Amino acid sequence: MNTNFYEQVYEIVRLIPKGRVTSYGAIAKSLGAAKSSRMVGYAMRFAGMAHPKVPAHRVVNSSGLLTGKFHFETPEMMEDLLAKENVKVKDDKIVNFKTVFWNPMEEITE
DNA sequence: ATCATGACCATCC
DNA sequence: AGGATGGCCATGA
Repeated sequence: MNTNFYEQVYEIVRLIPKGRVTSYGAIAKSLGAAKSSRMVGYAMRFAGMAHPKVPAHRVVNSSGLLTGKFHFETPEMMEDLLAKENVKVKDDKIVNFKTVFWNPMEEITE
């Protein structure tokens, strides 16, 4: 791959602390490409095959919905992983999303 | 350059 | 509430 764009995405996703989640849009924005939110999600398709594997389960859409759960090995894996991180998932969406939301901007701080 | 494909987002109905 | 539409943009053929 070597695509710089994906690397940036992975870099941020890997920085997500345990028990926290973020949104595709937020990541895109921190990359300076707010409109490229789709690309973030697109990049996540390679998350499972990326070399340090990225915690894609900590990335949800702007509503805290587990949109990409079906892209995991098993659809149940995502919420299961989140549950282990102390993140409650109800009806495919993050409970207390605003509370567990992690802002990438705070870690980028360029 | 053009077309098709999205793990998105906002808006409209 | 839930479906449809358009926009946006990187990637690969």
